[in-house]
Amino acid sequence: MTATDDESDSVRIPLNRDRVLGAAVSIADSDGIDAVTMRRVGQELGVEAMSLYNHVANKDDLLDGMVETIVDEVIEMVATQDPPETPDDWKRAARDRILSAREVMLAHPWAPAVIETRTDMTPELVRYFDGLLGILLAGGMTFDLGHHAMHALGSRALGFSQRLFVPDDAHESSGSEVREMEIEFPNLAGMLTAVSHDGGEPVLGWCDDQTEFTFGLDLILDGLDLLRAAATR
Amino acid sequence: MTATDDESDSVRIPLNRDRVLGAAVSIADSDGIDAVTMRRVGQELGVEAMSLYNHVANKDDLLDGMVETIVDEVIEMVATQDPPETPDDWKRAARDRILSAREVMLAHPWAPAVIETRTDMTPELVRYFDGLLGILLAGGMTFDLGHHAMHALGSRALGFSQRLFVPDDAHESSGSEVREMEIEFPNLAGMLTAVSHDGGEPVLGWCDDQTEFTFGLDLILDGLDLLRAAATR
DNA sequence: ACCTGAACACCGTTCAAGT
DNA sequence: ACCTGAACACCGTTCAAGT
Repeated sequence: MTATDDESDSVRIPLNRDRVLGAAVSIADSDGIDAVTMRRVGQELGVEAMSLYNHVANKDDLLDGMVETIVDEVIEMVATQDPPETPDDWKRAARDRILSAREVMLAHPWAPAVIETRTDMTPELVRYFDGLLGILLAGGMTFDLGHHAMHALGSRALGFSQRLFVPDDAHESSGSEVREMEIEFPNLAGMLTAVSHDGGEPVLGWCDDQTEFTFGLDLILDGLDLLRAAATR
Repeated sequence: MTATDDESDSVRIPLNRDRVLGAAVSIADSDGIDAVTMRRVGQELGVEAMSLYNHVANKDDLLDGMVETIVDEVIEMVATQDPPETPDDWKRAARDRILSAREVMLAHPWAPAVIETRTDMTPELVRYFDGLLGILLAGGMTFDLGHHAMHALGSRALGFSQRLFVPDDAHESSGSEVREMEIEFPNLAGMLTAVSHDGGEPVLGWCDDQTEFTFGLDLILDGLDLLRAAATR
């Protein structure tokens, strides 16, 4: 073995799976998931697209790996958090975990959609859910209630929920459009004018995502806590 | 105008937007959303792919139209249902509406994923949400609570929720794998053995989707009802 | 063992040409 | 006004060939 064979001395860093996944994640972060093509990932690494196939099986495997990377980030972030100290502390612990996951998802806006398309659970995903379920069980939930709880949380467990009211930024609502909306959609029109007093403009898309996320999360956690208390009492 | 110019007498049905959307929906229903390509839709209609551009602006517009079609189906189904008779009846009415939407989504399994990718609200989607919000308001919710409620329901309002525990049908869990899982994922392993007594096998994917959906839905509706009652009391 | 170049079978979409 | 054929710029992926 010569000095030039030593990896640490070599100038060109050898390609490996992690570097491929890292490049893909960074492209998705900056340019969106559609920009993640095999050719583009290769280009980012100074290599032809075909070389990637030595480190990932195919595009699907690349996407699996990207999810893996993001969930690892969540797991690492969550590892430092306090476990529930008493059974009654379960809600706080679950809430902290889920809000941390949400922070990671906000940093990788493409991740939720990709996670949803994955047909297989990655081991990292299973590990995260196992930890969250552990908190529910520590709160005194039965296996059965814990199971229902995981389903009820759904994707909220990972810090995201699909928002159907998407902001329509380009849409400036003129006076006549508002009038028109009042006739066709009276309830939404009323809601928009009633709730938009606090600094926002009367358009769809004015909602505070963080507020709405925690409202929905607490609604579910509070409901689960009632069921838990009823069963353990 | 001659007899052959008359549309009703003509043997070849003229192409139009609705026929294009109908063909696309039927392809997606039978072969999945990935099978919906411009060439395939054209083929189904006995026409070249390029002809479709006379009736839809592009692929994105085609997908918008497909969503339009499915949401119309929901709206039609929901039109026959009883509105809430008393304020206290709001929960029943909302529940019925959402479970009807769910039936439509189950008939078009590709629809939820496509709906989530749409950036703009279609008018049909707005109409559906306006109707649902109307039920909440009829129950005596404030605009503010109604607004939170719509967000808390999220995609459940349209009858679907993203299931993160996807069934892994191909995965037969051998004895050694179960043993391995018990070490790495003790909580999930415990849950699976505890809850799977009722006829199912101890694998991910044994869950009754309908049961879990209604559990989560009722959890949210019950929580909202408490908030509503507290505010109107 | 890893990387490359050329090629293949697909996409969505354009454009000039037909009727 | 509507449809077509050929073409273009992209995809993911294969395969034989290089080192």
